[in-house]
Amino acid sequence: MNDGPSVGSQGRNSPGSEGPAIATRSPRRRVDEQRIVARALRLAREDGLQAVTMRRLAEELGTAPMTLYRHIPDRQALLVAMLDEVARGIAFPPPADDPRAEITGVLTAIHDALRRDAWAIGPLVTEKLAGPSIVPALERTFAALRRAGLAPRDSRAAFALLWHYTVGELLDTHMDDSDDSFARRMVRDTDPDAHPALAAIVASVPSGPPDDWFPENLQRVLDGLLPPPAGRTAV
Amino acid sequence: MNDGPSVGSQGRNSPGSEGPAIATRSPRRRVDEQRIVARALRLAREDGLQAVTMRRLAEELGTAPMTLYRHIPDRQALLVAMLDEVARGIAFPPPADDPRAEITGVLTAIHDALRRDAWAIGPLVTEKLAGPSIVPALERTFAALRRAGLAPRDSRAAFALLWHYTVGELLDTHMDDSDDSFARRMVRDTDPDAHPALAAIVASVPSGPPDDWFPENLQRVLDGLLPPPAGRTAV
DNA sequence: CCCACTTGTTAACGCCGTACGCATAGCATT
DNA sequence: AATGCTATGCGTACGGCGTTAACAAGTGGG
Repeated sequence: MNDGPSVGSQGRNSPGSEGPAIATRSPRRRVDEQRIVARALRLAREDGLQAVTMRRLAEELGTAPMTLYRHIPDRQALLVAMLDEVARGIAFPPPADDPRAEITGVLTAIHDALRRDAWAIGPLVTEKLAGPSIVPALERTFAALRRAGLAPRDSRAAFALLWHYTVGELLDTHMDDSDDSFARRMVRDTDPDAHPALAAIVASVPSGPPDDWFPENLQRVLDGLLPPPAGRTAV
Repeated sequence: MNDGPSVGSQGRNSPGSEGPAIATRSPRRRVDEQRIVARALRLAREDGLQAVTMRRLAEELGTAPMTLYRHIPDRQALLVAMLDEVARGIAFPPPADDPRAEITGVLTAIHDALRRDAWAIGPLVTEKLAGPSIVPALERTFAALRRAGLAPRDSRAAFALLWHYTVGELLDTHMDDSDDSFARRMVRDTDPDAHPALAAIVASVPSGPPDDWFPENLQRVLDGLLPPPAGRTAV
């Protein structure tokens, strides 16, 4: 794919002077971490996370598998880099004064980003992988909680609740390509007679795509977390 | 287990003749599904889920790996069976009239069980594996929600919220052997100057084991979900 | 006794991540 | 220009995984 044209290397510094002349030894590098991560991201988005194997990725880049290890310690590190790339792509809204609006904005942005890159949900949660790019989001959320009047300890508890709900929702509803959540699956193959309440619920489920309850449920969480707002709070 | 006594045959499957005793042909069976699942459970509990490989499991049972496939379709089915065994072991409390108490009881029971078998959290959520043994829990929860006055649609939304929080908490806090949650990890390697709110939070974190916020946070969720209780509600 | 059928087992296939060591290319130095 | 250093590419191989296919050994029914 990128065989023919010579990759225009511009990072070269003038030879001779320049002192250490360390940075950006460009020439040989047919692959570097950036290209690897970018290609891995494409792979994950197109064919799912399980398609991101070292061998496949190398093939995609036109190199041998072991070449990747010159630029990346191991697969785990690659995942971290990919995750951080996703985090960097989160479109955070401008800061809001109202704590509820601020928290809603930040969490919704994260939620949207991970919905787009659903493959990232698993690694993020189950392996607790995360780069430094999400830290600002945490900062804003905690600041909003404090601003809302919560004590430090309560802020930590509140953040845990908010984060855990968000993550749980993402995992159950938007993981990979499966479109049905745990509840949907459970409910589907169930004897109606033995479980009337379930049956009623099932009957009330309309056909079509599953609803997106995240926005309203997030508000419910905030209802239980924040002191009642003085005025109305816009979504 | 069933080596010695010959058990009377009840089922059948042999074509042609009439009385081809099939079921519980005891003699040969050194392993059967029960023993496999039980042993797999032990393995998961002792050495973690990643120790549950077909080869290791077979060795543990004193047979060849492929022997397992005579009794189990594949590894996935084994996981389902294991998960259902965990679900069967949940110690549900007796039914309570008060919806809040009922829901708290059921979810706490599930939470406790999965805390005990932490290896089961991952498969349960990420693979959406679940046997039929949890259905009664769903029935009770939905019934309680309806009893609390929620419409069917709101009941589904509320259940989603409850389930997603519970699952998210389990995943982030109690997965495998790692003791620190996502937030703790994020917060640890962060520049205090750039993120004052985070730094303050960090400073407020006492040493020692992480707190267990599930009980109180579950109540916060219910605060946002259920109409305000008439009287006081016990924890 | 033989046969149909079930259960156990061996060998192998195609994956995976990655340790090891050699070949090479470009730069700095002489 | 020749040399040596180091960063980089990559062929080979190891141990592991889940699983297919073919074969062997039991076992009860006619």
